[in-house]
Amino acid sequence: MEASDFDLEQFLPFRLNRAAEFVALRFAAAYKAEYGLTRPEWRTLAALGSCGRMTATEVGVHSTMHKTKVSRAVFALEERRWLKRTQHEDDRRVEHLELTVAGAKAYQELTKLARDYSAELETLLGTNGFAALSSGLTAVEKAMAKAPR
Amino acid sequence: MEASDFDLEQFLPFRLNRAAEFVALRFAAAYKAEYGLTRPEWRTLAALGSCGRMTATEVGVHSTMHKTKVSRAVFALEERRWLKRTQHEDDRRVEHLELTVAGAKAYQELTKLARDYSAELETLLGTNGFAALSSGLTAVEKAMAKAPR
DNA sequence: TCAATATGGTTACAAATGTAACTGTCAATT
DNA sequence: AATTGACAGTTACATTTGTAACCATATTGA
Repeated sequence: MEASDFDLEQFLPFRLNRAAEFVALRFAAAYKAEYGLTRPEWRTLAALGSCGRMTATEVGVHSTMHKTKVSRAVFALEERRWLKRTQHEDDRRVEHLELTVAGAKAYQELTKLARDYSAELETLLGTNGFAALSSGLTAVEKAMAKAPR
Repeated sequence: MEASDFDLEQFLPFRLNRAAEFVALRFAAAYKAEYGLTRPEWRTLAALGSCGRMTATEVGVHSTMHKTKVSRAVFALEERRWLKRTQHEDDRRVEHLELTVAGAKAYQELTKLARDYSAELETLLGTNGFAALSSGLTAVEKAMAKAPR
């Protein structure tokens, strides 16, 4: 038997992780340097900006962030007056989260950057590469939806 | 002007990151639970197992890990007697890293798991999805190679 | 109606991580 | 050679993160 026909370079988890880090890097630099946001904060802002009013749990599920991360991000965004909480009418454990006007404005600016970066990525990867990646990710997302967790 | 035509669900960095985490999860559970390895440790083991003798810096470049992560992982693997260091002949700053027999054996076992998981992923994503993802990742890797960092 | 149990969210503490400063070595320049 | 700057790797410290315990509220069902 041969030593091993395993090649790390071909191993999907490895490749995915490396690619994700690379792709996240440049954009992260923008929201960190320009807006002083951490990644969980940006993700929370984006979730709320894109989906509207949500609970903390929903944000966590949506972005696959641990609930403590969400909790801290929410706190930080609230301090900055970019987010406000309102109590659920029927269930006092739950809080609805919503962007303030200032938060929505920040979100608009960030999305502008995000769109620019998307375009940049598309040229960087080539139209075909971009499309392939996108459809591959769709497959993963489908798998996620039905996976046993 | 409309509120925003930005959709987080379409944003590549977001999708990539979420997918990477999902895909890494199940396999991580295996090497954590079964072997008590951290992710940097597994990655270092895999790099050495797959590439043979390397320096710590090379491991870091290869797997895009911070050098302190590598340093700690190397220390941990060495303690476990899965890895040994040897001094470079000409340059005493550099250390060559190599798996011990026990380390190589562990690597073999882990790669067995990895291959099984790869196969599982392929069925989970479907042949087409798997291929698309793979070619998309290749595009990212090409971009990484020439990117300004 | 009153346990027992589950859930949303926070917090205390421990573990993992990155930044920056450090040690030791090498290479280039004087 | 002595000086300067660069580089491999480690370590101290501060920040970030996850785990587990927690509080408050809600739901179940005996």
